[in-house]
Amino acid sequence: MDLPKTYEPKEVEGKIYKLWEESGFFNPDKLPKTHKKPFTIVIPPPNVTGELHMGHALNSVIQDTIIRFKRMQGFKTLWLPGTDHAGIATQNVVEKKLRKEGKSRFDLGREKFIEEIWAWKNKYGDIILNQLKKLGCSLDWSRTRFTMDQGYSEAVKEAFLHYYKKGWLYKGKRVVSWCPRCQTSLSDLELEYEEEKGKLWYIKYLLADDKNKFITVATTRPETMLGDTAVAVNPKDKRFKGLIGKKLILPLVNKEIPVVTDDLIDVNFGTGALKVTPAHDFVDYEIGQRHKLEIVQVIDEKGKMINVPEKYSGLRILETREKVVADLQEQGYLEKIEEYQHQIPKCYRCHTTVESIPSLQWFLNMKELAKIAGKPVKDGKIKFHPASFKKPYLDWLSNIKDWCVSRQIWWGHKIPLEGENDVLDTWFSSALWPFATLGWPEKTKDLKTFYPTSVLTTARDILNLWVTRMIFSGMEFMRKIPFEDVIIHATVLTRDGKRMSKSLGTGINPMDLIEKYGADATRFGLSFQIMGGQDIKFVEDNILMGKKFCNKIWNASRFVLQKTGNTPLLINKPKDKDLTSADKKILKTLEKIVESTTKDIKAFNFGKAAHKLYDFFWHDFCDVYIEKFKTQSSGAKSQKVILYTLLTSLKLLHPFIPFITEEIYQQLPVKNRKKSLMVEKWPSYVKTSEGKPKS
RNA sequence: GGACGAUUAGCUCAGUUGGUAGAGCGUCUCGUUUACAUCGAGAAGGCCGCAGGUUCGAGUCCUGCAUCGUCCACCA
Repeated sequence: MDLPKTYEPKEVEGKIYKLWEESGFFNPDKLPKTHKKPFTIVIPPPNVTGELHMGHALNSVIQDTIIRFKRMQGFKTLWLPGTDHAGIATQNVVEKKLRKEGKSRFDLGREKFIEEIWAWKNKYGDIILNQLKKLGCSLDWSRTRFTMDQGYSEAVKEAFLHYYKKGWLYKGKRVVSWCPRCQTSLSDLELEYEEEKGKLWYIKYLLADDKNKFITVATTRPETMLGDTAVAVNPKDKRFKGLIGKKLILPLVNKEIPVVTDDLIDVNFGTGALKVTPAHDFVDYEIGQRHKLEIVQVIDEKGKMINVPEKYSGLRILETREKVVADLQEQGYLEKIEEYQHQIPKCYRCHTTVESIPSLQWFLNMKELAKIAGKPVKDGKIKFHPASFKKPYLDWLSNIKDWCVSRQIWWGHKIPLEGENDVLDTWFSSALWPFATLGWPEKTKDLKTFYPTSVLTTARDILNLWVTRMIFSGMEFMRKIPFEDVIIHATVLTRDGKRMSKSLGTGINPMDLIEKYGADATRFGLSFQIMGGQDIKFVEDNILMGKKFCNKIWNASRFVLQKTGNTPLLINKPKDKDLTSADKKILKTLEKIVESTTKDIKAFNFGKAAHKLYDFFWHDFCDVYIEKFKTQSSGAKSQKVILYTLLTSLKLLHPFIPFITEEIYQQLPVKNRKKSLMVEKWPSYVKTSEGKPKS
């Protein structure tokens, strides 16, 4: 019956996780029959690009806490695991690996390269799932999914064809963001803007019929002037009044282009005149469409010049820029150069400067889908936590563009139409996650039982990338919201408030923390810091605190076990009369902590719950009650009280620190002990009246 | 350029509807009391970012400013 003097997480965690798996309770179908009402969370599938980081750990801890809480409350809980193929991202890491071996994906060829990625996926997919086990996550492994497993591919196909038949998917040549390194189109959301020092070049365009007059345009991309097909000014701008409709001579190319007007032109920027390159800029493209301007593509998919005077043909962008500037200077067209700081779009995966080029791509019309995605949020059927995310969510939808869903990479779902070689944006499949994982498009029992899911927890930065798309997909294909509550959790930052990044070496590996402090300590330390959506500047102090707390729980339990011996005791609340005043007090305080913990977890206030539990256990129970128990115990009655208080505390703590609570539970002398603390009944409390008057 | 959030003890953070500032870690003092030295008892340490305003009273409400962060945006 004696517990070892100190708690050794390493010895306990593996053993306990095995016990849980063998109990079958991770699987809702194997829970006791009393668990009837379904409660579902589908894990945000980690990318198979690599190992889990602190963000994943935080997210998983939140989900496991909720699931364990709900399971103890008697729900038929399903927490479904899985991983995401993560198109461009995974392709890139595998390409990087190949590059180290001196190879490129083109050396291997498409088929071999994809085999290579599958090998990577198998390796890292397994690592990820094992890491989740180390964290103590109570996921139903029998339902593990991958966004490219067979059934899932069927779902993607079905969804694509559904939109296609509806006429919402269309193919068109549009200016898209293009990564010349990844050789693929990117959606707006896949761009990252970086501040860069650049220059603003002022170039003179002479009037065709009067070489003494000219318009000066300002540009940060002089090389694109080779593809100019107009100059645009604001219709209200008096400076250009007599010039509208006239022709200008495009320098270096020597071709006539018109002066047009457009409301988009900012009178105050540069010279008030914009050189219009419809092929290589979104705004210019729009202006071009309005004025039916010619689209001259001068930059190709590899970032080289085409359709330009011979001396520039085939050059790279930056080389061309130098040459063009030099030539303009020499020929007297360059008026001046200014220093200029601006935001440059970069590929979010490889950080190459992204080009805008016209390209034939598949687009999903967002007009109706944006409305569909907005409605349940507006109506309050889907709630964001914190609620402040509702506004930016709806704002973004009101200004949305059609979604470019095709990608020119090799790793992903092929477009399910004859003669199409491209693959789909990775988010096209992620969008189906809450129901495709449950078997859709088949009408499975799981789908019927577990959809809609209950809670989604996710990081802030994929709110638009992912959450929006799951909502409209859920509404479109299932006619029901995919989840009710969206928890947008904190970003885990470094101590200095910077983003954790593997490449910068500022990342902390959650597995190292588990190794050093134990899984429970790591979990509790994280939970302790979850205050609303407030970002977390990670410090190890909290994990250390978690470790000390576990030790405290362990030793308090040792004490209780020593005092209560081997006699099986009731687990019901002691109702004896003549309890000591300390007995009465701890039972009263316990009742309060049961109530507050229940309420705090329900409201997703994990940090608050953790703080209160810590204070209760350490101070009320250990410092005060146990000390009094040593001198004022009333024998058997007090023994019941101390055992009951410990057992109830373990139940309350279990969602946060599952391993140690289970280990102790397994040794407690209680009647009718369940196979696992996981399925012990969550403590109930007598509801107190709200809003007590202040004294 | 817009939106949102942050600014409280050396560090990381709590502070519910306005009523004399709290925790963990760190520091200092004392303590080998029948669970725990990963402990116990106690202490030091804060003009609660700045400037105004409302109020009997403001860390808490209002206005402005500063710094930092995140997201969004077609200023070439």
